[in-house]
Amino acid sequence: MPRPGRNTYSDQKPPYSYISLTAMAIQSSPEKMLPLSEIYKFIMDRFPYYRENTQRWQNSLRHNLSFNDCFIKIPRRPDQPGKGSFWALHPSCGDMFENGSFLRRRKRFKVVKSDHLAPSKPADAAQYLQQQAKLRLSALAATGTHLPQMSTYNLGVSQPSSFKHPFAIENIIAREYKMPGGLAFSTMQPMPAAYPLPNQLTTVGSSIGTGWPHMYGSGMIDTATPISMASSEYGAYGVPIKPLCHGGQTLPAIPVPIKPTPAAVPALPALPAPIPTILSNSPPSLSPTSSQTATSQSSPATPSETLTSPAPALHSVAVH
DNA sequence: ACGTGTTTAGAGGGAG
DNA sequence: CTCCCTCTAAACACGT
Repeated sequence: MPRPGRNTYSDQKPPYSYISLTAMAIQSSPEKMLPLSEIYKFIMDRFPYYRENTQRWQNSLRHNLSFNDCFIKIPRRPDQPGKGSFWALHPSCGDMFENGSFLRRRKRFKVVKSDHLAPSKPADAAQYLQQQAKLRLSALAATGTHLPQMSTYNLGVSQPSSFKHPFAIENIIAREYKMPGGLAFSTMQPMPAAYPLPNQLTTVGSSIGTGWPHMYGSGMIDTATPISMASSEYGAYGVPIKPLCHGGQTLPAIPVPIKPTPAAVPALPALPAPIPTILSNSPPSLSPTSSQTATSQSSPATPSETLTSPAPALHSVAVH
């Protein structure tokens, strides 16, 4: 494949799949859920390539949203007019990508339906997210403040030593939230020349990450992603403080399970058990963005503790 | 009408 | 070579 000059990279197709791009968009939002239009916006804002042929890729993207179990649909609240639902990542989807890389999934994410204990069904996951959002809101209402800031997230336990793939969503997104110290990964492996490490861009490239070939720099983060997120969700080394698919919701909607899962027809009175924050790797204890870190961080002494603490592993598994 | 969401089908490529 | 994943196209239904 011919390598165009540096200047033309921005027009190149990013090396991410639509699933990755969608996951990035969702993950970038404070609520961890976005309407379709915002997902479009996110992608177009950051990847100039996708400002063209919108019909084509948007169709594909919608296909992915519907087809893949890793995305769950969360309806809007009645008081939140607008088209379409919110889309979120399934709480167990963090294991999809090899080594955290968003280049290609290791396996297709598939919800196991036989498990009756864990909220593996998309509907259950949606309800879980709903509860998270509710709790988040009540916590915010109680404190009267915004999301907990850096200090409460206990950076010390965020295990900066664990390797995050250069294409991991954390790195990709974190590019937009410059770390005060401009720290780079000490354990980072060399990047392919064509796609420099986002963190290098924030440090070496300094200005708005224009060195990121296919991506546009910061300042483009839309209204769905307030700057406060920079300090609240990404710690030193660009390691996200919050895990994928979890926490930080500010209640965009009161989600109700709606994914047409046959088994989901009988309404759930309540989640049998909270969904743990296992999102980065299968063994929670080995997770780079460890669940322990995440749980304590995302809900410091708030009602959500009751949801995030003791929890059996979600038995949704990437199968095929 | 348009945006959104679902579903089916097929081509292409990478990994094992 | 086969399996799996991804991408693309298309048709259709539904809601605003």
